[in-house]
Amino acid sequence: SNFILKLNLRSGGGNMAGVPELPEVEVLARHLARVLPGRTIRSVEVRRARVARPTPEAELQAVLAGATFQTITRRAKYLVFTLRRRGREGAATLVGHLGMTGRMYLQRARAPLARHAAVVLRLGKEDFVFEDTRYFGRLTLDDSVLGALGPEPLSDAFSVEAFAAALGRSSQAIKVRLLDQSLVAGVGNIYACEALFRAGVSPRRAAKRLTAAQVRALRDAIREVLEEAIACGSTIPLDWPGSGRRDGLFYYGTAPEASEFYEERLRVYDREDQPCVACETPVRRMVQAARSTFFCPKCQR
DNA sequence: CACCATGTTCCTTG
DNA sequence: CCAAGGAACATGGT
Repeated sequence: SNFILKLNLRSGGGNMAGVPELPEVEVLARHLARVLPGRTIRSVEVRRARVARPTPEAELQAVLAGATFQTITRRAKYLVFTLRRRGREGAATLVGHLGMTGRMYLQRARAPLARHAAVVLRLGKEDFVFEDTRYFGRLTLDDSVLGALGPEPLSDAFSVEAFAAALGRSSQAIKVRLLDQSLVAGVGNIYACEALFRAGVSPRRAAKRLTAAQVRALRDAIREVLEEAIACGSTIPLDWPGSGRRDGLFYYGTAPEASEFYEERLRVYDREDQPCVACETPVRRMVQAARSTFFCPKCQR
C-alpha cells in the first residue's frame, strides 16, 4: 500500500485554478485527522523561516520537537493542529495556511524533499512535509488571525439575518465583499464566482442593494457550492504515489480519468467566452479588486 | 522577457 | 477613525 498521503494543489499560474479554499482545506483536514493524531514529532526542519512568521524558527522547533499530534480541524482556510507536549499542561496550537500553492503530505522518511519544502516534521518512519512554492502559506504558533474571522459558512452562525446584517450599508461590490474573511470565512475567488452565478446575482451589485430574496439565495448558494465541493473532494482517494505531472488539483481529479468530471463542477470560473451552462451566453471575465471575476451577463443581473 | 495569477497583510487615499 | 483601493509578497508558466 502507499505510504504517501498527499493532497495536491497544482501550483497555479496563467488560468490554472489551483488555489485552495474552504472545501479543499476541509478535505485535507479530514485526511490529516486520520493519519496524524498520536504521531510524535522527533525533530523539526525549517527550510523557509518565512512561513513560520511571526513565530521565530527557534521557537517553532522548541515547541514542536517532542510534541504529539492530538487533533486537526479547519477554521476558514486555516488548518488548526493541537499537540500535546510531554510534561506540560494544556495543548500547543499550530496554525497552517496553504496560501495559494501550499501542500501538506507524508512521505517516507529521508525521501528526497521537494524543491520548495518549507517545513519538515520528522515523525520517525515518515516525514510530514509542508511544501509551498510561493511561500505565501503559513505554519505558525500565532493563532491571532483566527479571532478576526467571520462565521463559518456551513455553520448555523451563518444565518440569513447575520449575512444581511454583515452586508450592511456597504457600497462595495458583492463579489469583493464575499472575499472579506470577516464577513464570512473561507470563501475565495473561485467559490465567490460560483455562488453568485448560482444565486443569479451580479458580482457588480453593491452589497447594500441586494434584495432580501437575493441575500437568502446567495447565502444558500454559498453553502451549496462549498458542500458540493467537499462532497466531491471527499470521494477522491488521496493515498496514491503522487509524483511529477500526474499531480493535479484534487478537485480537478487526482486520477487522470476524474479530471473532466471535476472541471465540470465549476460553471463559470475560468470559463471566459465559453457558453453559459444555463443560457449559452458567453461567460465574461472582468477584474474586481485586482482579481478575476467570471460571470454570465444574462443570468446575473 | 515582461507580465500574470493568487490570499493575506500592509499602506495609502478619500 | 473607518471604508475602500492598491501594492507587496514569491515563483513559475505563458
